Amino acid sequence: MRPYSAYDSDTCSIARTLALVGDRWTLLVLRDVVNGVGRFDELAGHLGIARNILSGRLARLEQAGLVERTAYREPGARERHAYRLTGPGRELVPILLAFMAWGDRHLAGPEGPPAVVRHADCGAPVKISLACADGHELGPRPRLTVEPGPGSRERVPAR
Amino acid sequence: MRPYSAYDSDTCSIARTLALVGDRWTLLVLRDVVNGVGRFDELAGHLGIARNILSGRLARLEQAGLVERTAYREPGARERHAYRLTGPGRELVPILLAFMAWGDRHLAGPEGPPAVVRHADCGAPVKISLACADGHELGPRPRLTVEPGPGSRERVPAR
DNA sequence: GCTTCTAAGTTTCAAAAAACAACCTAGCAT
DNA sequence: ATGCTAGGTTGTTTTTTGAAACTTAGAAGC
Repeated sequence: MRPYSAYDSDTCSIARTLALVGDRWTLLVLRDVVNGVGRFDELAGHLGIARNILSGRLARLEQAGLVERTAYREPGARERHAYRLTGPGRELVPILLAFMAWGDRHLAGPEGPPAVVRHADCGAPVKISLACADGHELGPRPRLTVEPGPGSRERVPAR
Repeated sequence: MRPYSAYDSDTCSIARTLALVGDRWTLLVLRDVVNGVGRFDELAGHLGIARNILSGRLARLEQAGLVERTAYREPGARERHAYRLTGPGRELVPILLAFMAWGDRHLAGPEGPPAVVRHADCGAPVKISLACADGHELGPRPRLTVEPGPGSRERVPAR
């Protein structure tokens, strides 16, 4: 018996996304790339990740279209490559901010959060929040229901 | 050289949160618990996770205060245990919804998302979104800046 | 009273995956 | 020729994961 087919690992959006970025390093790599750490050696040094692992993760992210490798050349220097987020990659930022928000609330030291994210256009801090389509703002512990959506493989009950 | 100390793995809120729930199974376990799958054998069967691994994950989550084990007894039956989210655990829901939103947008089949989350009080679908403190709604690819916060260990630059 | 059943794990041990260190390579710049 | 950057390769170690047997406790059947 496999109930809740909307959450089977082959259809669930959470499971699918985790299969792509849900290992020990990928989200940290993306965090650094978001932050402008784009060169291979910079990433390897900053993260303390083995170079072959980093190489593999970057290749997977590039293949999935989340990052792109761009060549650039500063005048008088030879060509370099940097990784940066693509559009779909930038859409992962809310995931990172959701992790950050939880960690700030529950794992930060008494001095406060180790980093602050601001809206580049206005300088105000950024919050991640849930809201329903009717406009109700949902608090940090919202009351939710989940049901199968159109892409669910839930079987029609046998008649 | 270790720049960007707000993102070193020992202080960064993202890294700390990932250290707690960032392995292959934990977020899927939490997803199921959120969804009311609370009994050990139910979880093991639904996820296809080895029982010892599940046992370890649940123990870690319980110790971290994200889930609690509650005993209950249906009339005429013997005592059972179920896991359910604590308050801090429920605050992880935005992380799950952020994964879900990205997967719905980028990995769902043509029929649409496999599941839909609604506000239990009003029935409207729930969206996760970024907004800055000045009230600007930020789109899916917001322009952001990151800077060290009060809990940062960033050293004053030596010079 | 003895046996059996089920839930909820625990233990043991083997297999697979991930991670790491160290060295190797290719291209370009000087 | 030499050195730097960005990786790739190789061999080993560590960590995770898994399958299956075992445990424990209460309930139920005989």
